[in-house]
Amino acid sequence: MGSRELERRVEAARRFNRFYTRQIGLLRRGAYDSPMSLTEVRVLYELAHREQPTATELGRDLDLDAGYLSRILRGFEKRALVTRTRSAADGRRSHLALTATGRKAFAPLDARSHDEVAAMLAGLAPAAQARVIAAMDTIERLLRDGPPPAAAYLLRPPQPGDMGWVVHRHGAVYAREYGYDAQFEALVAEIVARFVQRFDPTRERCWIAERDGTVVGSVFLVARSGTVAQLRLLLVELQARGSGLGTRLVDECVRFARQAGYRKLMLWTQSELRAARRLYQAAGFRVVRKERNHSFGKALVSETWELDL
Amino acid sequence: MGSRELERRVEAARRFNRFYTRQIGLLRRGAYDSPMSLTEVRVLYELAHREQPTATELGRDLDLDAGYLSRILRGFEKRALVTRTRSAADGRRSHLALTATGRKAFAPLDARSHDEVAAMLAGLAPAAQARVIAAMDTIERLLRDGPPPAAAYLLRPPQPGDMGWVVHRHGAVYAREYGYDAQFEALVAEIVARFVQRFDPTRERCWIAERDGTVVGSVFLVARSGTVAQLRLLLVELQARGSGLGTRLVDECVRFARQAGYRKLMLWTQSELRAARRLYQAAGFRVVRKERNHSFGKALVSETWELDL
DNA sequence: GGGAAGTACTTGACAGCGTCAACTATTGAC
DNA sequence: GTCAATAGTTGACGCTGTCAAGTACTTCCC
Repeated sequence: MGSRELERRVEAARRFNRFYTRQIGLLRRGAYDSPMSLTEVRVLYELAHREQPTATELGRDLDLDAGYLSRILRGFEKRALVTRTRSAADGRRSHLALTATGRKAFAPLDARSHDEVAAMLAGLAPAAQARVIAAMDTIERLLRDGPPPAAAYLLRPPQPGDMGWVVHRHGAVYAREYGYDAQFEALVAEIVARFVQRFDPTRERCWIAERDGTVVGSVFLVARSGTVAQLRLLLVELQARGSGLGTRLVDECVRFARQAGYRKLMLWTQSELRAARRLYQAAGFRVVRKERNHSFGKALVSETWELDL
Repeated sequence: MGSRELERRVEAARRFNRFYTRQIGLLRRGAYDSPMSLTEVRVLYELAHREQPTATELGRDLDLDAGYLSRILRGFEKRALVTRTRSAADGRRSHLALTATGRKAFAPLDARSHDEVAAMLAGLAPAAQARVIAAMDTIERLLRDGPPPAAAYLLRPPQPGDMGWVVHRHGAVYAREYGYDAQFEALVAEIVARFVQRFDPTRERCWIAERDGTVVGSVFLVARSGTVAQLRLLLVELQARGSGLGTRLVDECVRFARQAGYRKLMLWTQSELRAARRLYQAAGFRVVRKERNHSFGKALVSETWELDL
């Protein structure tokens, strides 16, 4: 498949995303008028569809700030929509449940959302409805299962030319996606140069990911002290994203760091690098420090993450 | 097609909506970190894809408050992202255009959105990608064209039993979708009773919409004074929504009111009745008064709309 | 069993998103 | 020329959502 063909598909999918979000009115003002905000409605929805969830569970699944959620729940409690019962097993937790009033408040919101979708479908002939539903099912099934083969990547030590690739691709990808200026590429070059010059083969390492002979990712592990290692220069190329390569690169680093006897693994990143942050979080890293600064031609919030080994 | 089957489809579509909005991360926090808010990004997107739009155009298409948009644009101007040039044809309007800086600020945002979609697709085998895109195309095409036959509704005068239907369905639909209590149904009954008792056949009218022998909608026109008429009890059943029936009922009212010699047509509604409000707006009505009140077991904002005939 | 570290949740402070209503400048209809 | 309508602006303000620090409880580890 040519990259022209992929490009055409990406554009088609983006067009669909715009069309569909407009169609279902997600961004429409006052889509849920009433005294409820969209977030409150989402919380109410989850409460109506779960058995005794805790606040933390809701916050995780809806991606809400714990403090914000706490206030929303207090509001619900004040309006007698939910009750909280302290968990017998763990006194810090509370189990939430909709009251009869809560279910009654949710019902019309749910009905309206239901009826909007029903009206959208009812406008179609039955045969067309069936086709739409089948198409939705196709999309959901294919995207949910994701990449079935989990593609065969080769992780290998660097070869001549690879260090240049790392500098080149960091420069290009970050300029394209985040607008970083040339200073960033220069910093990467400096890191790479120092890595090569002071390389300690027993305690440091670089992995290059390759697929079908093409380099598609990298990660470095460097020593900061006798007990602390640093993960650096994690990069996954566009065409390899979403396939678990990032997770594999981070895991490889963590495993090696443990084996090499480090007590702690740390890394620096920027708050805007969402995909990377998700990988670190999934691997068990925690943010220990944040700092506003201006680098690479942008105002950034840089973060230090740590993982105890 | 049984209504059981439609119900199954509605549930399938709602499940897809939840899955897909989560998939494309619309509600994810900081989906667009950077100094831009989601709304600002949407405005920037429109600016990048249009020729010299005016602020009002953008506001209409993105459904934004004019004041809010004005401030966003001023912010963009201050950051030298856009230029405004007063329209030669109409001194009130300004034409907006991205500057080179503006295009440069938009590029990374666009690149990231592009790359996210690309990563989503790249995780699939080429054949699966093609199926997803084809399915998206199916959905978009069928929903965009909407109801091709524009279904044949019969509008007719009321027959025995219809007044009861109007009361019954108003009570049921508003209880279900908005949680109104029995007071609302009682009010409808009162309106209907008075309409029948004082009916003036030359200046008042009631239309009942029917499809395949089933009643699916209603609207009333009643005299308020010698020159002012009132539109009342507009209702469109779930299975007939999105097919233009609402528009047709309103149009019928307006046409009759003109013919009967009224100078003005007014109506009452609640701010939360979005679908109805859109119909009124499209027919040329304007809001002339709003008022907070507590009715039908809820805190409401009732509105008076008027149309000069 | 006792201290340290971690987790569940709360609270105060605050930025900024988005709304509302009142305002100016201009246009267009009569 | 008058009057209503439209494009856009501005001030005021509530509410959403974020951040950081706090409390109460649990778990880990020696």
